[in-house]
Amino acid sequence: MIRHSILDKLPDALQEDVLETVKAMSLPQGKILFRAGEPCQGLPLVLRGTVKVQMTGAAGNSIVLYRMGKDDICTLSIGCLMTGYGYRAEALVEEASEAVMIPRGLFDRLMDQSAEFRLGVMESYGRRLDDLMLLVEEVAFRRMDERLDEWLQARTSPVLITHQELAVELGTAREVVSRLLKELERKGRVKLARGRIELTGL
Amino acid sequence: MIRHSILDKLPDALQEDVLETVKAMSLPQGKILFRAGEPCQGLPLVLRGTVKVQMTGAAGNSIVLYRMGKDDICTLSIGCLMTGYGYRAEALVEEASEAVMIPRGLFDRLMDQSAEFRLGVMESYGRRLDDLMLLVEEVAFRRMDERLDEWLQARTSPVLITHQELAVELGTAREVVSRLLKELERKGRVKLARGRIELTGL
DNA sequence: CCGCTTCAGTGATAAAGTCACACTGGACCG
DNA sequence: CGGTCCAGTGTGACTTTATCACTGAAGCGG
Repeated sequence: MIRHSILDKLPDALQEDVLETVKAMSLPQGKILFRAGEPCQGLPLVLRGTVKVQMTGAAGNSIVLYRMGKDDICTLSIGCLMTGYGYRAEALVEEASEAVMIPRGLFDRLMDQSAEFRLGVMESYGRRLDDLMLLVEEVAFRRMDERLDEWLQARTSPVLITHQELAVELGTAREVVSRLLKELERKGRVKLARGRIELTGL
Repeated sequence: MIRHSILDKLPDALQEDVLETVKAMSLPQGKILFRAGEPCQGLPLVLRGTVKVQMTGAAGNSIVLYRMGKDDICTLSIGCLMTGYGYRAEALVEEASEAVMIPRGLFDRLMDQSAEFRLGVMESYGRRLDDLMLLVEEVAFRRMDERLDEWLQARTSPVLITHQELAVELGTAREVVSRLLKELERKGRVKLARGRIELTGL
């Protein structure tokens, strides 16, 4: 069953067109949707689940750039599609997902014939750009302890994550996360266990 | 005279449409095209000159996100146009420029009626996204001395810039730039003067 | 030439990143 | 069921970067 907010708004003729062309893909957790350097096959639409997009530096350290969820569009792919250059980041399925791949030809047709589709794509682009600008500012200027705090506040206890994974979320080194967390534990703000952070209120 | 690569490709009817609607703006060096928080009036097309887009953190430190030059589109504006939220960054005219502002209605019409225009917009978006992803990686993982080196290598001696401006280019503090430059001078790689860096080979 | 403003240099200290290595909880295996 | 292994974690030592506070120097306008 293919349902995606951007497809729902299409006129019936185009919707049929889409349904004939694309096939839904099941993406198990851990699956890599694309890797850095790979060419782009089409525009993925996420039907359900979440996919994280991350980038790896020369020294092997990674940072999560943003996430895609239900009804999202992998806008990043459009650029690759247009220019023919490979992806610069990689996409990892976080929660088991379903997606469809819109090939180049169909994408052009949709852009041509549906103002709603165009709007959806533009909005998605705007959001990504915004996300990335915010991220640049965070990484360039904000203190790590603040960012860690914020990250923790935004979820519910207990958080099941390793220090290494958390380091990738924040774009820092594992040791830095370990030390900051230990400090928080000394202050009584969290309780640490292997792969698990319990938020013990204030 | 209004000439912009993305307009040149339009069919004659639309070109006339554009010429009737927009007026070229002269942007003197130092002029601020938009500030953070301001709402977006339309899509600026840069006809000539260069405009830098930068962002300022809470503590007052800034970083240059990217530049726009001749035939560029201020893609960032589209997102603001769509969502109605204000700009997150500010745009500063670096070299005296000329630009035209495409209002919302005309933008929609162009997107609707010209595949070339759409292609131009998509390409521009792709490039910005790419720029920003690269920047995130740089800021998050690369060493400042390397980045400074690279930045210097990419231009011709003498470079006329203050340490403060250079710090904004790299997204760091003025003192850091001063120290790194002094170090380079000790190594004989540059010669420093007020507002001026001479690259002495090697 | 004087006084002001902008630019640059630098010490002290704190935060963050890197490197190296020790320890440990738990899974798996014989 | 104890032993082995390994991902995950803790930590010391050191380097790099950021921040704060201040000094001095260059250039400009009068």
